[in-house]
Amino acid sequence: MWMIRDIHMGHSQSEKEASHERILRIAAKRFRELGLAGLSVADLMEAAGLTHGGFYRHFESREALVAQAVAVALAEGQERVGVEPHPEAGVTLEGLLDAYLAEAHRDSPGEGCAVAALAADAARSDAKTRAVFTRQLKRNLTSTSQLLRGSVGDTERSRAILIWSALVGALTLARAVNEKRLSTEILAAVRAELKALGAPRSRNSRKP
Amino acid sequence: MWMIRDIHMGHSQSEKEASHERILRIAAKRFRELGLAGLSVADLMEAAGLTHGGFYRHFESREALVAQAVAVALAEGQERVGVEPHPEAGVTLEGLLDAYLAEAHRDSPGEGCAVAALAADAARSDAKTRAVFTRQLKRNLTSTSQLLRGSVGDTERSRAILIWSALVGALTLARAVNEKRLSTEILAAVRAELKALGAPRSRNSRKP
DNA sequence: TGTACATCAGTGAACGCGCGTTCACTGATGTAC
DNA sequence: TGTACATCAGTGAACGCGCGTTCACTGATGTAC
Repeated sequence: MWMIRDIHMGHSQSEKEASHERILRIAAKRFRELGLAGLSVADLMEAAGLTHGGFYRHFESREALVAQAVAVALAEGQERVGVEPHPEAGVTLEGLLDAYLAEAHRDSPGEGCAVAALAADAARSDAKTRAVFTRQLKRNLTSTSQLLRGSVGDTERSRAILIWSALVGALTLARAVNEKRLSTEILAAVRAELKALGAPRSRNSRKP
Repeated sequence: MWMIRDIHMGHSQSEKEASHERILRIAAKRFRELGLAGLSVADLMEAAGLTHGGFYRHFESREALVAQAVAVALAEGQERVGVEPHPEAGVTLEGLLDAYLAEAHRDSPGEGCAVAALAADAARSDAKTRAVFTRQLKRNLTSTSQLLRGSVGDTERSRAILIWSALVGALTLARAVNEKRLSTEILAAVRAELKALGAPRSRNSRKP
């Protein structure tokens, strides 16, 4: 455990790195659940098993944390929901719709899409946070455009924007609404309508 | 100014009523702009030309204000955007789309639709606030269903849910995004897509 | 391998501040006679 | 109409509290020789 560690500096670099990652991941989850104003530095550090004083060994300020945590949340949410059309994963529009507009997704915002969970907060955030948000949305639009035809065209892009607006809106409304029945109806209706929309022009369908 | 005022109580009832309305309307506007956590009691009262101490002559608590102000915001937003199909106003789906997905609407959330502005906050609010929100959304869905065919059917309702999800999502995303070009593109794309969707089955179109 | 020293992740008390809320007070409003 | 009294909208100081941030301190980690 010595001899090979000849890089630089003192103390437990690996432990610090682990703490840093832990803090960021907890923040990314809790911000999606509580909103960007809903999580205090003290609560965050406690959740990470540390005391609040140590926070500033990791981040310059709370604002800096927010920007980084939003980036992590956007990346995590993308993985979870399977937006990226990985060639090996073979994502289809139908798969995206089913995963995104699922009750499980509605009920676990902390692990879900950050574009939906943080859109309203992003609108009121600083330039850096909004920029990270914008980049992710663009990535989603491009991916979904490609899903619609294989190459990016004007019609596909416009359609992709409709789809993402509907996805974000439906998930947000389904979460806001007080009645389980209506909430589920919203998810199901938008799923069905978007599928009907995609069907006549889809080329990714595996059904004959 | 005496003699006819024989109802009851002391002090300036009419002035209190005016203050009460002023406070509520300012809160309804600022909550839409800043989110439900973004406006303090002191700031609100100052904006109303009063001092913070007087707040509790009007509301039991900040929480009570939020519930009432959200209700006012929902009502105001509905008027502004013209959701209700008043027979005399002759609202059409196209009119709704143009008004709702306008840059002017995007740029003035304080006077705009509260369903979009407060959906994320509503999801994290108490039962009363969520109930008011839900009632408004249901009203919007019913109105838009009727707009689609004149009578409420299953297909129309499903389509209305898609439309409202897309409207709320598009407006939220257009506000969150950092680039004017993309923001405007989102509004225009969803407007066009929803119009194309409505066109082949619309009966409210005035064009021959 | 062993010893002396520097580094710095994490601790916990303390800071100034703004928050929601309370309260003794004021003075104009409305009422009783 | 005039006078005495009760009400209560609005004021502004004060409350306890949690916030983001700072700082002197600790002790394990890693380095130098």
